[in-house]
Amino acid sequence: MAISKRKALSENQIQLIAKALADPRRYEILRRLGDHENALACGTVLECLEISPATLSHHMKELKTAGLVQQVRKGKFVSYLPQRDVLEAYFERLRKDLI
Amino acid sequence: MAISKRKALSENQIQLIAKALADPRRYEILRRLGDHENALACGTVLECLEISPATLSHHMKELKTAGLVQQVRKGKFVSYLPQRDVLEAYFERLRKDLI
DNA sequence: TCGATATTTCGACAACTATCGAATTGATGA
DNA sequence: TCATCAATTCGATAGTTGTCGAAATATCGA
Repeated sequence: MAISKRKALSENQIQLIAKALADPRRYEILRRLGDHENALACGTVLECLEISPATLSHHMKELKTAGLVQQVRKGKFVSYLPQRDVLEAYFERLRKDLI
Repeated sequence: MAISKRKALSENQIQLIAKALADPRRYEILRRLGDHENALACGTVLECLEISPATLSHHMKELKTAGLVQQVRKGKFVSYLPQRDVLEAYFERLRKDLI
């Protein structure tokens, strides 16, 4: 089949994604992740945004819970990988619901 | 030209839309508006959702501020018209930023 | 103009959330 | 094992927001 098959998002995940996108800081983080094909290191994000490590950790947790990023650990360091297919599924759902 | 021309959304409006979509009640309202080609009456929405008139008014104001609906007054009654082009512009922007 | 109905605004309150410093956990290299 | 650095969790706080009842505003028909 030509059409990509994505797993449908639950009502709950739709809400989690919407909330995740609604915070400017998280949006900015996602935007930066989107720029990079590879995973982006936690420390790198921290350099760009002027927030404390605790706050970043909080936001990344929200993004993980929403399924928008995946976490990769390499020794001491943590990186994040954007989950583009989840975003695509979200867009698709929004279009179906609202347009 | 075949391609629709949409006015670009400001940073601020992007945030307003994201916030507007993040509330389950507002999402539900938008979903119902999306179902109807014509404008949907305030009272009709009120019958569907179990919220007070004051709360509905609050949410509709948020949706208006975000540019997602337009308000039409017919005498005593108020109806709302979904602004599908704004939603489209929003999707387009998200895709450009995040994918 | 007046009374009735629809919607909005106001004021208050509870729930939620972004933020940070401090304490904690995880992982490495010496 | 221990010192060190990265990241997370905890606890507290300030700001935001969803909610409603009551008061105010808007519009119509009599």
